Amino acid sequence: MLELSDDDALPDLSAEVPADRRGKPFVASVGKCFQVLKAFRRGQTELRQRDLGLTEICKLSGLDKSAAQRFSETLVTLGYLEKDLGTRRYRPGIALIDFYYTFMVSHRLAQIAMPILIEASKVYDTTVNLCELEGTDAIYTVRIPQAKASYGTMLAGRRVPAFCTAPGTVILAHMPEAEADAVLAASELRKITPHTVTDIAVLKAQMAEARSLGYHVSDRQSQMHNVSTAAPVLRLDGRAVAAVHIPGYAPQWNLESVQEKLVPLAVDTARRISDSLTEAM
Amino acid sequence: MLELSDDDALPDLSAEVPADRRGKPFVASVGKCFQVLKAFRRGQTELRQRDLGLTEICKLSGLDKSAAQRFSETLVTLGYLEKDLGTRRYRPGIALIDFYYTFMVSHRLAQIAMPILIEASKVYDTTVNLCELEGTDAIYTVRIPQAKASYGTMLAGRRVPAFCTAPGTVILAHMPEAEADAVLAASELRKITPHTVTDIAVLKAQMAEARSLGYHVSDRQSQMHNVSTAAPVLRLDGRAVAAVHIPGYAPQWNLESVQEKLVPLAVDTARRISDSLTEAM
DNA sequence: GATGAAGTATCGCATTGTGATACAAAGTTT
DNA sequence: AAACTTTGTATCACAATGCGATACTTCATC
Repeated sequence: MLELSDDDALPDLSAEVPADRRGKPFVASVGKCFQVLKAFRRGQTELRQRDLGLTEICKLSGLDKSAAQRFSETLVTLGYLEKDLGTRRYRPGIALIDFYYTFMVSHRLAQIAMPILIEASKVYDTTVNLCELEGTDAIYTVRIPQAKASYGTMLAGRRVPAFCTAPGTVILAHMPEAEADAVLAASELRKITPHTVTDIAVLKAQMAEARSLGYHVSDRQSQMHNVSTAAPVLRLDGRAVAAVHIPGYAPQWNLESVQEKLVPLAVDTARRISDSLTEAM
Repeated sequence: MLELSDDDALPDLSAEVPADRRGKPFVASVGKCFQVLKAFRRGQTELRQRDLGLTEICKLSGLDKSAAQRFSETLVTLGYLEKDLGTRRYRPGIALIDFYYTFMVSHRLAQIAMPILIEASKVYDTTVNLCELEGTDAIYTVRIPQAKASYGTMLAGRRVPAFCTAPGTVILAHMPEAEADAVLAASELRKITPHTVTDIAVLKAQMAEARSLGYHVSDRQSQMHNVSTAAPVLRLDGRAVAAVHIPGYAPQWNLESVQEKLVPLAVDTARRISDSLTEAM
């Protein structure tokens, strides 16, 4: 089993003082219960395990054993975790899906975008995604999957760093510059592939280019063997609220064919969503 | 604005004593925070509103004003609710999507089923769904959408009553009879359309038929103008872990064409998933 | 600008969550 | 199979934390 070193074991629940939220009422127990739920996401990426034992939850959540037990059992009772009585391990519960539904039902952008994205996915039989910015991440909110794609590529809710992905770049580019700078400043600019650009000046130049072109192509920035493109979904005031993202996987796609075919498709799809969005107002 | 009458205003957080969970540690504050999140789902179905004011949250969650405020603000700080500073109303936050991802990434059944469902959806260009049972509901966990379908039809996480839907019937049919009876007993057997069967004897006869046929066709039980079919995904021991569900909307589909085309597709798709599932063990 | 409803802030009280400790049950090593 | 380590469960006295009545502020509506 993969061992978790002690230093990165403690999640950085430090700092994290959202500043404008000071003085607002806050129930600490609620925060802790979400630390437990988040532990499972960390467990998946760091330990590659779907289920966690109590002590693993301790390490990944930063809670002590008593607290981890209390909150884990509470979440089991509520249905948001399931417990294997044989192994005594916990795993995410199906009731977690409810919150996805709750969010998506009320999400007008997704509602408008969905049929347009489905149509777009049929043009070249590709995956087509809608991405939105949260903090320093781009989150996939709508994904139209393709049979050949990998499972992870099909799931909504995936987060990727904004600074080194096509959708992130294009959203940041169509944003007040000060805000974009703040996001970059808050980002952990680490090399994810050998090709990842981490130089702020270069990143800002890319953003300027994306702003003038109206799209961006990312060449192996966050995944090897992946050239992908994105175009911004714009409000009337020109601000990006999301991005249409189309990945082109090798060997089927390369830089040239993405430029020639996927870029126009992404741009057109994003524009159609932008239009429907402003009409619906 | 729709008025909420006082009697159904109070959610039935009564009863709800999961029996086998007595004595387990339970943090009440955590339960309350989820009451707030659930309020938004109720708000969507009962008030048809995406965002809620504080007093609406009170009524829908059963909490008093102070508690509602405390938990709502806590959830805003954590990113699971967003607050419109203009209207002072709350709405579901994008961070809620994280939990969908957390659940789905670790969900082997969905991983196996996804490519098979995508293929199936192409045969007749129909929506194809994977459904799982939770309590008395069938929850859609994977949905392969079609452009013509309505938005609500495309979202994972939707719940429908098990007793009056094809996927529910077919899952209950392939289950130890005592458990199925318990689910029926716990179900609120109300007429959703004029055609909904609410007689337990008839429901049990339908289940017996579904068990012998290996599929079920639901004729306008939960929606008018909708004939849909479902087939069970089975474990080696014969127990259903899910159902493949294919809706056939009028006027394109009717009882005959569903029987002739969609039933074999659903049965075959479910069998392929069952096979992959047992192989993967 | 008066009225009422909805949202925000305050604060003393005791309920509720806390976490150290002890106990039990699995899993490992000798 | 005994001794040991590790992980999970139960207990409980204390006080910190969440509670909710109250009062205040802001926003709609007439």
